Amino acid sequence: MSKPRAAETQRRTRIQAEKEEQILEAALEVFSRNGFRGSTIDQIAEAAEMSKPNLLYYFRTKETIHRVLIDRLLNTWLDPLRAIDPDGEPLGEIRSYVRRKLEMARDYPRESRLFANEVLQGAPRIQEEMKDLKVLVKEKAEIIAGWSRAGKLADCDPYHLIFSIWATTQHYADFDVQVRAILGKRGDRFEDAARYLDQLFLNGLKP
Amino acid sequence: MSKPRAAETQRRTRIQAEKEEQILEAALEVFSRNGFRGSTIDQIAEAAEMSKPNLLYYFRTKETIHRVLIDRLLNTWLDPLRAIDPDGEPLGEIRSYVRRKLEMARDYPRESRLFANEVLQGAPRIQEEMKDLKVLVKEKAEIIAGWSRAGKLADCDPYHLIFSIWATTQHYADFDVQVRAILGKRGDRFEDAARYLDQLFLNGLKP
DNA sequence: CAATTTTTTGACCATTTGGTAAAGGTTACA
DNA sequence: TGTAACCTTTACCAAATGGTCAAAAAATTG
Repeated sequence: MSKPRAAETQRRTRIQAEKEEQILEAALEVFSRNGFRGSTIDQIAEAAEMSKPNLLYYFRTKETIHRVLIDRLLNTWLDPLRAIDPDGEPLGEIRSYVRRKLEMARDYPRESRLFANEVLQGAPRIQEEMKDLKVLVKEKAEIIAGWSRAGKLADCDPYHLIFSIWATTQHYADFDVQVRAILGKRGDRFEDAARYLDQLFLNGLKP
Repeated sequence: MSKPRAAETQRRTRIQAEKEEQILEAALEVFSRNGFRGSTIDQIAEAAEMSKPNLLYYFRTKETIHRVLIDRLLNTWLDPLRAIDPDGEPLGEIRSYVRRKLEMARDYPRESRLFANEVLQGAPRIQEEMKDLKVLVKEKAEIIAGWSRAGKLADCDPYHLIFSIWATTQHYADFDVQVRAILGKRGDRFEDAARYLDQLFLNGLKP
């Protein structure tokens, strides 16, 4: 009688845990390709191999599923940025950041596209999170600016530096169809990209 | 009686020209924000300030409108890339390319997002165009590779170089909501970005 | 293993959506 | 200025979509 989605204080059953995971996995697949409005509950239900009412038994609405995915995503998405260490060696810190972001684009392309879809469409459902992001970016931008002033990094706008790292790395996830179309079956996309970006940012940012 | 969309050999009337433009303008606005599936004819009709049946008098289907927009877009979108001159001065050519792309992101952000939406969603409607793109990129990549071999440019993967230029410039159109959220009302976004990218690519690519 | 709780299903519903038909209103041109 | 071509609107339709409900089928538990 008590529905699982309302089960605040209750323990989740084994089935609940499994099915919810199954749904989120399917929803990530669907949302990341079609965006929120472009995805249907039926599509998600089919991908999750269950009936629509069954799916809606676990998540009351389409929004709920999307919310959970976005929350999960944001939780880990910014880890590499958080990991930038003010006491680290500047060029090394930037290099690791680029590499970590590129690894995330490789390992979690659907999450990247989910986020890209959301922002492309005006970020209507992540207004709050944008504010937190602003604070975090400001903090890191100030660290970078400090490095620049100390002559340990080229004198450059730290915000645009961060944007360029996001753009170049996420590109491989968000535009992967285009990248594939152009590169064909050419060698190791990831390693080539890593090498190129390393060179670009390293030379581009040397003091 | 003869509908304008079938008017192959007939001259377009003044009203046709005006209304079609009005619709395409509205559709660009809507599609670029919501993607194809996420946009409705009603939304476009409202933005174009006309009734849905009236809109459908000029364009038989939603697909038709989208097609026209995509065709128009691709026609000019690649101009900067085409403009790369094999006989030009290498670093200068790259710089102009970056600047032109950045100008396009500033002046035609909706077109950029229209394209981004399409590619994000797997480029289902632009398979053919992807092939042409591949050919064009290959041609230009070879020019760049030649410059590298001649020692006039850093030794780098020309494909990934092109990707990084696309990514960094289009980012300002595609993720403009995010960029705004982070930069706030800070000065001249465009000039700052231009200066930063100029530095990044110039230093990053010096031989 | 019977009672209770949780999970699944089929039938259903209101709204939205892409698109049509036909009739009324407007233009342009002879 | 009449009329044929063009434009616009109202009313409508079938399919898709987000979501509900009650009853049947599994699980869990005392």
